[in-house]
Amino acid sequence: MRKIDLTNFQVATSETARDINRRIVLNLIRTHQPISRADLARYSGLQRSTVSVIAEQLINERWITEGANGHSLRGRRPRFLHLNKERAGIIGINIRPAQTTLAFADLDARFLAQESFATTQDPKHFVVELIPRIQNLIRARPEITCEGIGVSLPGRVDLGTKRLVFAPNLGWSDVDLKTPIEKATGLPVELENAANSCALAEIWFGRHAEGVRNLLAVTVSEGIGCGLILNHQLLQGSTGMAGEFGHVALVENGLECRCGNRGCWEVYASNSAAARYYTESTSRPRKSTKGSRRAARNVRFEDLLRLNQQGDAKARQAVNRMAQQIGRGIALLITGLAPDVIVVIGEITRAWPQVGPIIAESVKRNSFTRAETRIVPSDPSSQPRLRGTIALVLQKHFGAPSVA
Amino acid sequence: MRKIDLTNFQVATSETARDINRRIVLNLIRTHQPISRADLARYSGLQRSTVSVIAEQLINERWITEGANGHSLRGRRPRFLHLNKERAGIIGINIRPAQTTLAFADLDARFLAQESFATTQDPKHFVVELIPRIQNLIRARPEITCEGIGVSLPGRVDLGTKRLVFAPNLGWSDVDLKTPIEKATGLPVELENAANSCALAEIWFGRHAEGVRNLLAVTVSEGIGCGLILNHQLLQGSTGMAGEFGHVALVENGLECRCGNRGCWEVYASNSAAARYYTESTSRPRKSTKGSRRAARNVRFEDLLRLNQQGDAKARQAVNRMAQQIGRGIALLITGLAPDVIVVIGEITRAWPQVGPIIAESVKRNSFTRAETRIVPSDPSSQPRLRGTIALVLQKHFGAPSVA
DNA sequence: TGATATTAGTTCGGGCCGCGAACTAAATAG
DNA sequence: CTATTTAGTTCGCGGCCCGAACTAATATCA
Repeated sequence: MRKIDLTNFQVATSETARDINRRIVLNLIRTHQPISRADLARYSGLQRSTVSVIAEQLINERWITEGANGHSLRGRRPRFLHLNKERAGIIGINIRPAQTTLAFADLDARFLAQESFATTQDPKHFVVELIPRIQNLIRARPEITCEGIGVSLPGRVDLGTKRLVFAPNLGWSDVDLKTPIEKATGLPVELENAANSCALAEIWFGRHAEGVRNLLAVTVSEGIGCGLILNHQLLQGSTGMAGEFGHVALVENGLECRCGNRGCWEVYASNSAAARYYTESTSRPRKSTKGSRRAARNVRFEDLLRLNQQGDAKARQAVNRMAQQIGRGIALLITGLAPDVIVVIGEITRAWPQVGPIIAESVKRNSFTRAETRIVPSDPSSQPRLRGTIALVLQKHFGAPSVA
Repeated sequence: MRKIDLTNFQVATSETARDINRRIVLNLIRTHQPISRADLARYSGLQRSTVSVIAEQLINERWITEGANGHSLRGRRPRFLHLNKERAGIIGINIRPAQTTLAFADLDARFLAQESFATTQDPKHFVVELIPRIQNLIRARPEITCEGIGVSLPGRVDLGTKRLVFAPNLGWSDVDLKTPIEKATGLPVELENAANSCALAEIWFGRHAEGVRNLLAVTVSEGIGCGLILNHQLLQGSTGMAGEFGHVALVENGLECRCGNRGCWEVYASNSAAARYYTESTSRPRKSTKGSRRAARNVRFEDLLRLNQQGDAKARQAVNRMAQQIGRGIALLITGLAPDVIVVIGEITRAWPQVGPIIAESVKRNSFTRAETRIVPSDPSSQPRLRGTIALVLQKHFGAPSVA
């Protein structure tokens, strides 16, 4: 049960009931389509008459369409309702240090067009390069009107100002991306941290059991990020900083992390960590950690994974060690938050048959809990970072109404 | 923004708007009393006419009372509305390994009567002893009708069956407390973990800034518990297991914990840990940790705190070491969850002028975050464990309506 | 002292909404 | 061809909020 926030609440008007029921019906259609009005009434508990009125409204507003007739053993045939996935287009932008991807998606979060370009160093140049690409993408699909733009970032966005506070991997700090893009396109722009985007993608479009209430997205790349969906809702935390479990200290007085502290999870479980393990085990069997850390950059994680696949013992060992450390952090998350699902995202998932069991074993050994948390790899082809940006915009229409 | 849970939602009826606005008004009265209808309209944004109707309804149902007239510089004087704190009584029960406290509280969570007794070993005997005490408490206040019973437990409650799954410190497992108490009293019983109760007590009755969205309650006693209020809502987690951060491993291959794992936070930061630190430093300056751990039981934390107060250097050192370790865990919580407030609960808060700065320093050294989390001690006189049980029952009337 | 201004609170008609009974539409079984 | 069954619509009712108009009570000021 939630407590009412008396500093930020919404009273109910005579239209509130409709808003609530409309959203419920719209969501039922999205997830159960094609579906008849009669079934909507059965699923929702609303009267058939009410469902009819709501459906009529949704048809008029082009959110849904009436399709073919269904079949029934007896009686009049139902008329199927479908989500009109062309009702609105959404631009998704995934900014990563090396390259930026932008895509035009429909309401099913299917990408109708997609392109990438190298992320430029300077944020101002970046925006100048980005904007015409957005405009082209919109112009290329004149039949679908674009509703909004979602942006996924490797950094943190201030909850109040919506400015990018810092993004170490990009080398940007205190950048306003929202205003220039909104000005140039006239569309609302939503910004979100990459791990949070992934979490949203998984809860909105992922293939999980129904009724998943708590889901964590753990992104493993150069660092480790964590998007937390708790009680069906993204946790942003004070000033938007929630989810930095990658910088939780797992080793007392451990190796130094780029965040300034020591022994952070991501120092031991990220792609860079595996590269370091590998370099340590090959080039200099017994040297100071300082030296080997400097050498770590020489091996790309891509190559390490390939070597691992090819049966290279030392590569395999490095990957396994990384998996074992991923498990330690996941054990912490399970112990503390007891989620229903943890989705692991990143290149490492390509070796899931190998690393999955190691992670599971490490979790089992390091956690105390009776929670039944499933740990699953994300489907990399689903492009969670990018797809999450679609969810970001979609939420406005399909999310729970803000009430009380 | 929340996602609608299609496995468990509530459609809106014509009465939903009233339910929502009623709860808003009731909460405004609770927190701003005495308050006039006109001010309620101003604060809520509802029309004066609507507020009047709702107020009339609340008066008829005895939730509020009309009191004296207020003053205004010009114009007709407002008629003040007050929460009728005698509208309903609530029984709160705080079960701890040594003793159980039960109290009769009004809607302001003020305890009108309170008593304690030794917690018996056998849960069945315990219930037999408890029930007549509850009945006496109810009978002693015939003018206030009791609405429900809240119970705080040092253990975990299954979300579905509401049975106590396990409580290591009590030595109980798989106990049904709810059914026998409900049968004997005819009142609804709500069970909750002790740390969760504390978190509820703080968010409902604590003196924190308005609009606190994320609050963590960290209970430090023989073990460490953690109650999480995130997005204004208690996180229970899958099977009710969320919040076991006390059993997160802070030390790799550390000391064994009663949970079966090694290096758990509570092994280093609980009252028992401080006792161990003290025994280690006095009786056997250089012995195996195994031996000293066995000796730890000889010092009670109460005595340690007294010695510390009296200036005993070794006691002081033990307490400081405990504080430093508390800080490590809190740093983890801040890094990962970025709450607005962390409330520390337990005997240790009696030495807050001493330990507060140590905890703050340890947090600063161990965390990477830009969140601005305040770390405050709970007021022990507020009896958070017990008061949380009141919140547990209160929530039904004052919590946000379940909608969509 | 009485008119005026100001604030509090009430009354009432209008519009939105969901409910549910009655009705129409369309299909199958026999 | 009729009875039965299921889908979907129509319509009156009651609950609710809004907002304009109204009453109540008080202070200011001529």
